[in-house]
Amino acid sequence: MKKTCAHKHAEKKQELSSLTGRLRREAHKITSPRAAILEILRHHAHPLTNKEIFAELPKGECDLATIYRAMQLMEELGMVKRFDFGDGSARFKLVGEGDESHHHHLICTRCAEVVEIGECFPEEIERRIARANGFTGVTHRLEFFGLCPGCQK
Amino acid sequence: MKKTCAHKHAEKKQELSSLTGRLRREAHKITSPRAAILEILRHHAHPLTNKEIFAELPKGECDLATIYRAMQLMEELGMVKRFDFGDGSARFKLVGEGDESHHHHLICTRCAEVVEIGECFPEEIERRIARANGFTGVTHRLEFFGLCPGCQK
DNA sequence: AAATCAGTTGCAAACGATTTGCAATTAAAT
DNA sequence: ATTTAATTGCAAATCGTTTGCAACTGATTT
Ligand SMILES: [Mn+2]
Ligand SMILES: [Mn+2]
Ligand SMILES: [Zn+2]
Ligand SMILES: [Zn+2]
Repeated sequence: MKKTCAHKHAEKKQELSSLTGRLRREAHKITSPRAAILEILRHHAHPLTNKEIFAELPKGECDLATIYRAMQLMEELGMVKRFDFGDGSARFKLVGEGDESHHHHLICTRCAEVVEIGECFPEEIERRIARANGFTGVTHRLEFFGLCPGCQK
Repeated sequence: MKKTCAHKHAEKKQELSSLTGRLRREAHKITSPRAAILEILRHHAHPLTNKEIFAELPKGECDLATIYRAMQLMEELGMVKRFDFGDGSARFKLVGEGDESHHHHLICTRCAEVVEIGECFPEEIERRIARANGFTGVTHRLEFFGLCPGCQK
């Protein structure tokens, strides 16, 4: 595992108030565990596993199950995006209010370093595939895997 | 779930002898469970879960754990390809001897119908991403999701 | 501020996919 | 037929994730 974050992100941390506001708006409570989780997510640029979030939390601050429930809720509210890197555990990242930013990742198969990939293949390809097969609402999941510079030995 | 197979594949079932040969070649035994598993894979065009394979097997023919072990072994030998559709269980499909056939799938999020997608985005994109980040041996995972014609109601 | 009530939490048990330890079994070579 | 390493069935163990439930707490109403 790398110590440094090779992730270059626009450093626009969302206002905590904007986040809590979204919860409140939907008749949900701003509890201590949720506030703590949001604080952690706000400070991390790339997707975290629930276990990672748990590890960053002060010891007795919040139960693991609560984190699972929080991420589930916030995913439904569109506050976080779920990632599946195929390693068995889901990862989550905060999503800005209007911030759609469709993007993908390049993941090192040895150290799990994650690099943000802004680029995507031409939309035309997806449209053609959808039409050719009569599917609607077609989306895609795309991740790249390889050996990062540090792991090539 | 659909009854009919919407999958159009080249119907070139591999010779059983070619498959068993590959096992033997690596100092592995052709056991009754393995033969039965291969028979099933040979007759299915798209990826099956271990549980699905198990279900098609005559009752006491083979243990589930044995199927897991067989798929693991055959994946290492390059005889099957593993798919991750993101629904929690791995799927496997036979791979021909020389048959590399890189391709993707379009999966219905309601009925799980799977359509083979031969096309892929321009290799140039992947090369550029690899180079730009200093990664080597870069591959990708790409699946499409949407509503199939039958599920659009 | 005290009462109220729906939404939350901690904890432990439940889950589903996958893996593993181990003694009994079996394919393949001698 | 004998020998031996590979393989299997079965049960228990893992691991990420979910859930039931009684105790708790944030937000709202008196
Ligand atoms: Mn990222
Ligand atoms: Mn297929
Ligand atoms: Zn994309
Ligand atoms: Zn591709």
